[in-house]
Amino acid sequence: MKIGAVRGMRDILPEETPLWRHLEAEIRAAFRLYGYREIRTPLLETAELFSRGVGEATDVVHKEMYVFPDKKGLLLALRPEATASVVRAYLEHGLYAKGGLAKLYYFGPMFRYEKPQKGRSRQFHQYGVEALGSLDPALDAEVIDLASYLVERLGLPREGLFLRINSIGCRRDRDRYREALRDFFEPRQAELCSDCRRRLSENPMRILDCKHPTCQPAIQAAPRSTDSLCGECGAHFQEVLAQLERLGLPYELDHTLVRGLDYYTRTVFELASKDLGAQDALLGGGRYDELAEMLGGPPTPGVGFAGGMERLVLVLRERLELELGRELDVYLIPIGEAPEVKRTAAWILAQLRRAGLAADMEYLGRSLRKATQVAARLARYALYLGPDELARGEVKLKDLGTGAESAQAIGAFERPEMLKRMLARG
RNA sequence: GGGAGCGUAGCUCAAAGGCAGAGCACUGCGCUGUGGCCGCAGGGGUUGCGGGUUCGAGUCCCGUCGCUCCUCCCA
Repeated sequence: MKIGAVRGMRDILPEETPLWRHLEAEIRAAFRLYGYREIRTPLLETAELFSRGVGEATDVVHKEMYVFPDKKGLLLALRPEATASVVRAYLEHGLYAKGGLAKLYYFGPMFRYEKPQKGRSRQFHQYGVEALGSLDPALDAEVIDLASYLVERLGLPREGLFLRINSIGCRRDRDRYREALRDFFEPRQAELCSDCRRRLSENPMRILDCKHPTCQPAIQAAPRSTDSLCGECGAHFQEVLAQLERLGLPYELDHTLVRGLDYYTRTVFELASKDLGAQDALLGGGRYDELAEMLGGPPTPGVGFAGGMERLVLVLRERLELELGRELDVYLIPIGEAPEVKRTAAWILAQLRRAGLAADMEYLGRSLRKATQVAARLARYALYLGPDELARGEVKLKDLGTGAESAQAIGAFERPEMLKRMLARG
């Protein structure tokens, strides 16, 4: 093979697209039930949107983002995530001026320049929701309930799933918390790995994310973000948790959950699966009450989540052996090379399709036996047309389920309703 | 960014320095114009790519590209 796909970019082959379509349909249906409407934003944005929104210092932006200048030298980026884009669109089109809550969902490819591995490629696909315009903790709970309903609806077994949740507070809380972490880890630098010693000055909250065993004792003993919450943020978090309990959604408080995007405030959560490898997060999200301002808009609170399609496919592929069914109604097999036969066959095909029947024809000149085998795999009916049939003005219709054959007048193909009745009878 | 393993037919994999193979899939035939079972036959390959060692390299060495997994980070 001369030219292959770009590293980290995968083809989704016809074998797998039915599963993708199924998942997308279920996800859309769930989003609709919760009152979300679809938004589609460009794959390409100015790089600044993400460096300001997601954060210049985050891995996603400064290490993993595809950035390049366009022909005028403007720095563009392939979106590494969608929340910043959605908020940008919300501000740009003045959706806040329309009043009320904007509940939006999206679907589509995202790009991050990383080492591809299980459950992670450079182009990957996310689905997600964003609820913009309300501070109500009930909305945090609703978004989490939606995530939970979604995985239920998709048939993921509850045992393999766990919901982690935490609150990192508002900006002032986070500033205070960062100081508390610095004060705590500063004298314990010797207990930290080299990465974490660097994080100590750059972004001490990321130390909590570290999986390095040597860091664990210090991390366990570290102050918790929930202890730095102001009164409002503390009350908000308590109400979110109370709502989750009322909804019957089990969760585990994870004080080390801080997430890698700068825009998060207050509630952060993750739904993870034990069936995935190192990349176990199925979906993740939280609140981002300051993002709109960071992008130059009016203060607009928001909460949402994003999930990875590839990871859903990984977890569901075996479990969801879809009854694909045969995708064709009719497979037409012309017999011999006579031009008049082939022309009539082509005409019949066209009529079938216009009558709304999925139909295809044997184009490879395979033996009748082989062609019939292929027909049986693809279609419910086989249609045979050879010189004999043509001379009689007929075709042979074979029900590939029962094996029953009957002769049908070619003229019948001029009337779609006749066709449908013919095939419905079987 | 760091680490480990692997690249041979469309797919899954053999060949432990000496003739590139099997199963599945594909095509034809047994069954002259009709599927599911069975049998027979056939087509398929620059062994990822480039260099090196050797009488001889799929096999050993170096490089490169790619894949997989871990770490990291995240969806």
